[in-house]
Amino acid sequence: MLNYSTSEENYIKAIFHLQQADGTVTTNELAAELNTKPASVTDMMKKLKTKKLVHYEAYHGFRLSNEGRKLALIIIRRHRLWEFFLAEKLKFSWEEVHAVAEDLEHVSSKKLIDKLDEFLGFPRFDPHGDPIPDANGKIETSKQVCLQDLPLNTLAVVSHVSDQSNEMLELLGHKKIRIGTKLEVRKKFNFDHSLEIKIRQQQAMNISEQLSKNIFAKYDE
Amino acid sequence: MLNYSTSEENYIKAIFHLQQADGTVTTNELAAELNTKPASVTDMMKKLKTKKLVHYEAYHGFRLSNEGRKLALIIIRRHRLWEFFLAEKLKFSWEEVHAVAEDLEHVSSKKLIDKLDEFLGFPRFDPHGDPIPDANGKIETSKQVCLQDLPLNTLAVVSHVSDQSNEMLELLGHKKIRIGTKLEVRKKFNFDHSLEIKIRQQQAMNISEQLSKNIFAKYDE
DNA sequence: AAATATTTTTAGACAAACCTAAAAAAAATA
DNA sequence: TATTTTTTTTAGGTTTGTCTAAAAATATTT
Repeated sequence: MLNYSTSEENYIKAIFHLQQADGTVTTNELAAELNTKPASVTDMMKKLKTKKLVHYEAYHGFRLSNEGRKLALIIIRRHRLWEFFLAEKLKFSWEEVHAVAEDLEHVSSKKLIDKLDEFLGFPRFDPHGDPIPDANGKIETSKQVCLQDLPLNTLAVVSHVSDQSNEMLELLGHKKIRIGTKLEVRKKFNFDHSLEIKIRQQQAMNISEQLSKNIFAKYDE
Repeated sequence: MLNYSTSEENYIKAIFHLQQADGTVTTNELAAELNTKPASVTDMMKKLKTKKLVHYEAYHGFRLSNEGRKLALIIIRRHRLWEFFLAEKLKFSWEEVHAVAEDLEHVSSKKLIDKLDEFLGFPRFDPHGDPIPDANGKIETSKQVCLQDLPLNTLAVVSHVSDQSNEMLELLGHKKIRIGTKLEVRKKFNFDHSLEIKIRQQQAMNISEQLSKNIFAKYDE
């Protein structure tokens, strides 16, 4: 595995995230994502094409090659393992974790990451609930749905929280909801679309539609 | 505290190490240390001078300013804490630790380093026995001597091992000597300058002159 | 002290990653 | 479909950190 610059890695990662939604990614989209200018994106795409990390024809957008996707998963693995480390071992809060991991993810020693993984006990999700690719680049893709879309009375595990503002975290802390929390939706109220949910060992409680749409969970079908 | 590039940080660190020995550092010395060319060093010195990190007059060598020294200690702190982490938590061997720490040391979050320090239990020495500066940049400077120069029957703590080849590490492992090991020198043999040493809970043993000259320790006077 | 050798600096280039402004292509609209 | 708008690319420039080759300063030797 060759060595790539921080900048190249950031482009690869951004393309990976954008193409999850989009399929093919455009110059403007990527420029916006990376807080850079379209001209800079074009420059970089030419370079990444010669390195065979992306498929790219002028004016027709781009997507990752197999090589590119592999690299993206390596970077995402590093990022999420560091996030887990920061939160779990160093007691960083969810919001702080991301910025620091942005730097750490570019330290490229494979041995470092694999040993870190082992040290952490091979965690499968980062503190935000996103899945961590394993040493072979395999990543759990099981679909998660927001609480609104959970079937009633079905045990589910909180796997992701999309808004992570301080206000949100305050509310989540108060309600004792975090990644990994097991819960069931007991009732859906049509009046305001609020939900009655039940967490093991706790009283049932009501959560607003707004909150419920920002909490995602997984369940067995 | 401003933010410096990886390259600037490497120069600062190299100057710090060279001036320990030399007092003032020359262009060629620094170029050799950093595997770069003298012309590149001159360029960088001009820049570091405008940033007030070094004192420098053309043709007359350079040394760190107070600011520069502070920065050097921050970088050394990062480096040695990561080394400790890698060895202690991730079970890297002594030799592997340095190269990876070279990358990690440039991640500049102060909070990260201070929390790492806390997580590690505020270690005072890295795996090579070099002292770790504290959060204020204070670094232990107490003199260490090689085993040959230890007074007899005086408790001392192994603080540094100068040769770290595999052969040396194999021997040290066998003799159960590592950084932090408490020992006493019981007898010095004039015939071959070998030493009889005693480690707590172990039988006394004989170590060669060659080995003894590569092991350093500290003791209270 | 003069000549020679060494060290250091300057001058000018280059690659990486970015930028602005203008040109070209594609998409949207009349 | 022709025109206008938007998107993307090209052209040319900047900064950082490097380089080589030549010039200048300092050190060493005779």
